Amino acid sequence: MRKFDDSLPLKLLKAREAAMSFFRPFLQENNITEQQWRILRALFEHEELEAKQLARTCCILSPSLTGIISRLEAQGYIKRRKGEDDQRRVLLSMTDEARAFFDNLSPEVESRYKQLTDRLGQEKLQQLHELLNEVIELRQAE
Amino acid sequence: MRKFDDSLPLKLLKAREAAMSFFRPFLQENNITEQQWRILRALFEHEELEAKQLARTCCILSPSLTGIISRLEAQGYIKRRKGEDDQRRVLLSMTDEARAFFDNLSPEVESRYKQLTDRLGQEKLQQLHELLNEVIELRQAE
DNA sequence: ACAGTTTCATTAAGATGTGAACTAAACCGA
DNA sequence: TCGGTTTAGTTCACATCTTAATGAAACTGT
Repeated sequence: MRKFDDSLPLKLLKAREAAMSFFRPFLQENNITEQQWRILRALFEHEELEAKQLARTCCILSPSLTGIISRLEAQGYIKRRKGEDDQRRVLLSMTDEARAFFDNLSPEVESRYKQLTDRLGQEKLQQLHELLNEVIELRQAE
Repeated sequence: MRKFDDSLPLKLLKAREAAMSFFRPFLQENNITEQQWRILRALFEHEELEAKQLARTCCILSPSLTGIISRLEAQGYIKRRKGEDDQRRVLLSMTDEARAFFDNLSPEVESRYKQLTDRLGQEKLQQLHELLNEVIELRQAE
């Protein structure tokens, strides 16, 4: 039987931890969690998103998202409004305060991302992205 | 600036979710969590491990491990004893009951692992492992 | 031998992950 | 138009993650 360390899911987890080790200390210094930062990143790019889209984009389940959004809203970083057409939907966007906060942190995050990718090298980074895309497409619909 | 979807940490997370989608339903049917299964796998291979080693092997932080071990112990799946030499250390091993449970589930898990790797292909799987190893070695000591 | 330091495991507190149940709104066929 | 069904989001209960603090045991230099 294959050895424990050959487990692909475990290796993906460890690789992710290694990648996050470049960011975690900085995010922590600025009192923001990994998930909150993901949310802000997504809303920075998309202006306004439905909760469901945001959850899929950030790979966060709906019940978790509800809590995260509530806390970000309490901090004054997120605005929520109901869909006019469909009253079930919740539309989310950043506040100006959140945008300022994001603009302030973003350069250092990008700098650390560059450190990470430089050490891996452009070619390997590209290969890795392609392979990960293939794995992602294997996802089993439940 | 790079796009959100180009984020390596996020992609690693999504790839991991995709990989786990092959196992999650089965583990759930058998009332065991992903982390508990990781612990059992590690103890199946190593007979007896210190808590710290087990945590590192399974990529689980100590405080989480304490809880997981407690629950597994309450289920009769894990034995814990103090190190004779060093009283601080906790030595962990599977019970016979856990071994039987593991032997019972293992074939189906292996079968699903084979489905996953077959779809990706041997060559790409190998490439991916190597690239992930390189990322893992980039881990920043904190 | 002893005070200071380090190490291991645990506890505490808050945030997130996970599956099931629930509510409200929209949909849909007879 | 009505009742059954689906969908979006939330709530609940419990497990796990994350950082800081704690307690006990071992180490370290003097």
